[in-house]
Amino acid sequence: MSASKSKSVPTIGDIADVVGVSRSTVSRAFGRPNLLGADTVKKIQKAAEKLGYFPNQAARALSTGRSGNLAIVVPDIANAFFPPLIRAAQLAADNFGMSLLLGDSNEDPAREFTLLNRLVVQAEGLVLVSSRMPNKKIKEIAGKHPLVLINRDVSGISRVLIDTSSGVEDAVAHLAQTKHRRIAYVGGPSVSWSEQQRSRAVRRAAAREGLAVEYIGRGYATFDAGREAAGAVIAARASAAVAFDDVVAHGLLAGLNELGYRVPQDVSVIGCDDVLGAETYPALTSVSARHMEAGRIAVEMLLKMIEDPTSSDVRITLDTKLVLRATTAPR
Amino acid sequence: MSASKSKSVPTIGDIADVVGVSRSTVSRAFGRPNLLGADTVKKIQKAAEKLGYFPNQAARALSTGRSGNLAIVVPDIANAFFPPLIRAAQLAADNFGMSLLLGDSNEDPAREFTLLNRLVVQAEGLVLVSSRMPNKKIKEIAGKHPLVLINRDVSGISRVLIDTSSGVEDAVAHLAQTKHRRIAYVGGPSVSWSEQQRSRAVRRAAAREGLAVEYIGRGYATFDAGREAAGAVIAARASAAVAFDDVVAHGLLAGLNELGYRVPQDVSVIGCDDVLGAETYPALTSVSARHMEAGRIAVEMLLKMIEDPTSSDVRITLDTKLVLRATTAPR
DNA sequence: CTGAAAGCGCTAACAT
DNA sequence: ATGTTAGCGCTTTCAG
Repeated sequence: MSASKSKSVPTIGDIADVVGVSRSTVSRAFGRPNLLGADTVKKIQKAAEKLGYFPNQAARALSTGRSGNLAIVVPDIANAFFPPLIRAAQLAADNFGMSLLLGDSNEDPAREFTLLNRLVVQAEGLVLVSSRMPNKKIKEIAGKHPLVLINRDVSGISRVLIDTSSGVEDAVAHLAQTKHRRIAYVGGPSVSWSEQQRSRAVRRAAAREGLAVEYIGRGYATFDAGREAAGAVIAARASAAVAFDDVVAHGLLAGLNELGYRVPQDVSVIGCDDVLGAETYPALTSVSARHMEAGRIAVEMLLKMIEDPTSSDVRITLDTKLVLRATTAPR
Repeated sequence: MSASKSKSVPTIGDIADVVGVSRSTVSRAFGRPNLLGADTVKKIQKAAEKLGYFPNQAARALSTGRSGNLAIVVPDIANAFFPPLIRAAQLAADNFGMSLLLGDSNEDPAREFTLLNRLVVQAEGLVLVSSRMPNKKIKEIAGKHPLVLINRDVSGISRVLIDTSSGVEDAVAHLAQTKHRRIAYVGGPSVSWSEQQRSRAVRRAAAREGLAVEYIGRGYATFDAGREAAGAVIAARASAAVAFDDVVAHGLLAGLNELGYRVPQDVSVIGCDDVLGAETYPALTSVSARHMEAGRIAVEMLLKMIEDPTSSDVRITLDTKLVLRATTAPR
């Protein structure tokens, strides 16, 4: 902590000496001021201010067993999906006077496990986002510490799930309503939970609406995957495409443009996750992902669990909706 | 003095009892195993494993004065500039067995100050990125705790600066070499350090290369600002534009397209910070910002400062270079 | 309303 | 190579 400058950091004892009270009184002045005489509290606060006192968290944590920290672990901070979520989590934690430890597992399950073990010793609870670990490991940790999952559905463990099905179905329905008859779905990595969720939703809604749908799987979710898929979309004679996520959709926009097709006049494009904001041209119609809410809710659930450990195994799903922008138009 | 119940978390005392050694021996088995007999260490490790022992960080921190944490505070996690930097910082910290506390100041100087004060009590040092606080406040904190600044130049305080000047000058020179004669600079918020750095670099390089340059300031750095600037770029009869950052450049791309101008055939566009990757169409030529290095270096500097507090006031600048992609072409 | 006393779990001289 | 002895700074009964 300090040691960078000169003397010793003031402690509760120093304040006690200055004010002429006991250390317990000083302690109470911060923790339970209402148990003290108003003037005593005032004097102590003044002295603390003057001495530049800051409570030593480690001491407090040791004594109370509460570190005042939460930890959040994500596969890749730089993936646009996570920062808003992390941000919301940080803000929520902050609202409760908690600090947030951040871990980046680098998409590596083993690293994720190590990281969690390192973080858990100084956190009161964990938020684990899009975990890459096997269920068994997750359960192992959840058995010992308060843990909330985001976008991972393990029964018996508290989790908040962003359900893109609803939004994707809306998207398909919207396409149907605007006279599209043949659409394409440009998928992502087939192993991914989201991909399964989304392709199923497309299938379901298309069947319901009587739309023909062509599945164009690139197997990976990148800008280039989207761009390369453009030809297949055209070949399928689809007048609209739903993409696995915004990045793929963005690539698709580029690919279509490249081939001389205009969006949305020639083909409509819908993304998913809504991570690009309106920062695409034309502004991308997308399925909102509610990451921010997920982050906030996870933290609040976690806090609840910490207070009352019986309240685990809650399953919250956040539905999503279509956000209409400029890449969709009636056929 | 032991009496370990099965209910509580195991401590070194429990291990000591089981193995039949003293608590210090157990402590050493983890901290300085080389001071111990190999077999003793082995036995202790086995017992620890069996009991499910994990060192209590708070106790260790209290005793050693080292929390094992670093803190990083940014204005807005969701701003694409920061995540790669945070990520690199996290990875670097992790390499040294340190954890990272993350704070988001929400672009608010007061909040930033509060946050820092909350975090500093459980961190051995701070990395402060693009601080919005006045120098005085920064110095106040830096006087008490190891602190490294990123993209903020306060003399007397260790800092790592991403110097976009060099890259921007390269950009202008490149434009000159490819026969452009009139260029536009679409600026960002005039109060920003980066904006001043970049507009000056443009001015300097343009003068040197004999280019005419039109300054188009929107005062804010958003996609829409770039988009709205397109008309002015055309009006200025510039054949190329350098934008304050990638987001503005991206908007400019959209605006130009909207007005019927093709990039790069009709006008070349160069961004700055290179946060969009190649995920723009056409792929954006930009000035690399080396965020990742900045994050990593800041953490390493900080760690050095913590070990040896005399080593403060280092000033490292990272130069940048032009990354040519598809939005630039000879006039 | 305030003080005294007893740790929280670990590390670190100082002995052996 | 290991044991002894003190705390680190704070909270928290328990008394008064």
